[in-house]
Amino acid sequence: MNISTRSNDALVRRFQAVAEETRLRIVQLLSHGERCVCELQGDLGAAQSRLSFHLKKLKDAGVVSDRRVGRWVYYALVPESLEEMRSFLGEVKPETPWAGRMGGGGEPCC
Amino acid sequence: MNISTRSNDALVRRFQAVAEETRLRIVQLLSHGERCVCELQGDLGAAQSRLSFHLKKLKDAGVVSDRRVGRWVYYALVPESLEEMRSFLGEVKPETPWAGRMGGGGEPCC
DNA sequence: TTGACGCATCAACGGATATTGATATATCAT
DNA sequence: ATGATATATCAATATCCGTTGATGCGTCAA
Repeated sequence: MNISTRSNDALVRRFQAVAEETRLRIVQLLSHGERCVCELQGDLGAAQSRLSFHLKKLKDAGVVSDRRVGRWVYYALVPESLEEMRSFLGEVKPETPWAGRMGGGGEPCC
Repeated sequence: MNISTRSNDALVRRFQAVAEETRLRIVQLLSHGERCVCELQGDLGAAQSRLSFHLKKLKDAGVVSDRRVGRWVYYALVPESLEEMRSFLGEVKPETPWAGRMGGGGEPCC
């Protein structure tokens, strides 16, 4: 590996978290406000165990937070995390700067 | 599965594409303009075969496009795809609408 | 036409990830 | 204290994904 292998680990984990059908769905549902697991279960028609697995992934990645209320656990989005991903996709900052490619010419590159 | 299993397939594939260290890096590099594979090889210090594999993933997901020029193939970002992901993370639209949760009370949910 | 170069594809392997069913833990109601 | 409910965790399994080295294919230069 190279210099600038200063890994974007957290960011990658966040994208991974969202990069799955069930979890993407969960994010959509949570965008309306917090929900407890049993509600999500109903909305998604997913087995409890499966749902719990995916919620853990999302939580470990920092995409959602949880809060216990009696026997229920409510999950909610963590806006900062979504914003972080969003801003990556928007600005996409440099690692190693270089001069922009010269006008449409056919110069070799290697 | 449920109603509203109208799968977000394309979107999921795009997030998957970005959800890997090497590919995230590639996106960063391409954000400055198109690059050919051999240039990326230098920047990333990755084996040719490996790089080709990841570029294919990105391309199949619609995140990058390629264009051949002589013996070189130049890859570039597809801005619409990035924008699509971005807007998902921003607005996160409903699938199944429902009334917002009532003021912070402790009502059971199931 | 031959050889070098840039890139893609393939097969094999190992490691990660998702699904399921069973079990554990905590909280509440009786 | 007992049993029911909400959720988490675990073990087993199947599938997917990334890496590597080898090979194939198109393109250019001599």
